Amino acid sequence: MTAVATATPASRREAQKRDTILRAALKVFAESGLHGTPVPPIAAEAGVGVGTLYRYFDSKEALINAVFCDAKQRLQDHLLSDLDLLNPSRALFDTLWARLTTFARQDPESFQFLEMQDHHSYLTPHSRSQEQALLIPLGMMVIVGQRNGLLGEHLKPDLAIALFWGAFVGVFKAERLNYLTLDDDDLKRARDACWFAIANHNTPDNQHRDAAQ
Amino acid sequence: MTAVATATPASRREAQKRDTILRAALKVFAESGLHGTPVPPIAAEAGVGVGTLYRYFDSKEALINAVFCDAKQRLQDHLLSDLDLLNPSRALFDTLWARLTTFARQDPESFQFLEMQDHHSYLTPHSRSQEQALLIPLGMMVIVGQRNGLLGEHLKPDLAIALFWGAFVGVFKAERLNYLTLDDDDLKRARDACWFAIANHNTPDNQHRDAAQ
DNA sequence: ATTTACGGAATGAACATTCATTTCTGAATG
DNA sequence: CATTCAGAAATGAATGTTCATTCCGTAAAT
Repeated sequence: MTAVATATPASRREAQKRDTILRAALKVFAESGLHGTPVPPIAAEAGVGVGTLYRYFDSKEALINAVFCDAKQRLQDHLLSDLDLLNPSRALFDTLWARLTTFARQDPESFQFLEMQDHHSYLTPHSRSQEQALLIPLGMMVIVGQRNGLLGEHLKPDLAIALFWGAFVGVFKAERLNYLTLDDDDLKRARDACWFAIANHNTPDNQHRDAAQ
Repeated sequence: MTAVATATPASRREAQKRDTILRAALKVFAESGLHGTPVPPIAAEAGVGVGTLYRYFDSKEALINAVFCDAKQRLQDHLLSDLDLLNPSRALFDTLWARLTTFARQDPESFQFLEMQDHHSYLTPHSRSQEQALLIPLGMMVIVGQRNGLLGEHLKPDLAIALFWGAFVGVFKAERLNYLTLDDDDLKRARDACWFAIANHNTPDNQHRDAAQ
């Protein structure tokens, strides 16, 4: 027993515990909000004492920022890794949608946490800048897509992203609040509807839409 | 001065003060969140003592519920009054969009408040049921529109609404957070994009048949 | 044996709510 | 009309509670 414990180096064990706390905090925050949840329940969820939690994070605010950056990073990695955003296509759009979907399904707490409004008052400038790391590549993708004639040029890129992102969030929020249930077909249809919203409709020759479904 | 005060009957003055508090609470909540704001700042914003506030509302929770119901009601009235949702058309869609826009512009605090996530833990069942009063008529509109051939039948009504609502909220949220600025043209383009998302694309002839009301 | 990590009771600040007191109101009265 | 005055309304300091954070005795690690 002790052998196992001693086998893993101290730094590794520390990092692990830090992660446990981060996960627990994410879970509890997603459930009960930010201002709403006291620190002790977070410690309890993580299986550590309150004092221990404060060994790993300076304050509740620091913890919130860490959870935010962690979740944002996970979303970013999950969404963008190994993807060439500068070659937009319908297939790339579908891939992005599919990745968003798996993220929302596999890690609903992170997804919900990132959509909460009330962390903005807590976030440090550094945490806020994380936001851009996701938005800028997407923006570039839209710009290239519009140059290509793949996407409609009527919407400014930021607006297209806001529209698409909002629609996606709206659909999953509705599911979370039990306003509807989503099967795989619904998700595909929603995806296609979003595509219709931002795609180019003017020049049909550009659009060999493989409506394979 | 005193003449004016005495001119209004007591009941009227009470209702007015209740309203003042409600407005102040909405403003402060929209700014600083729900758990985040103490009661005294709300009273200060309303220009009354804390004790007075508690004469009009049993508790902070009751106040939150009242603000929610009030804002929801205002949205509902603004959106649906004098509208025949059972005769869907592109024009009706545009009207709804325009009304949503004026609401978000004229009463941004209400709009923001209603989109906050964290009131759900506070809401009484009665407050929650208010939600339905808006969703059900919209759902019926979509159903009729799909029967007409005006709207695509691929999306289940609840999903179409969630998609549209989410997109709208996403656009205005992005504006509020300074991710973009919206002029009138942008709003029209966003409206048209949303229409594309939910409209019927398959059988153009159907669109004329019943739409020619 | 010494250092480092842990836990949870203890601490003080911030909060929602109350209540004893003051202020206002308007019908009754002279 | 001006004055009175009982009841209603308003107030904000006082209260008890909840919370974030600290601190110290104990346990684990080195």
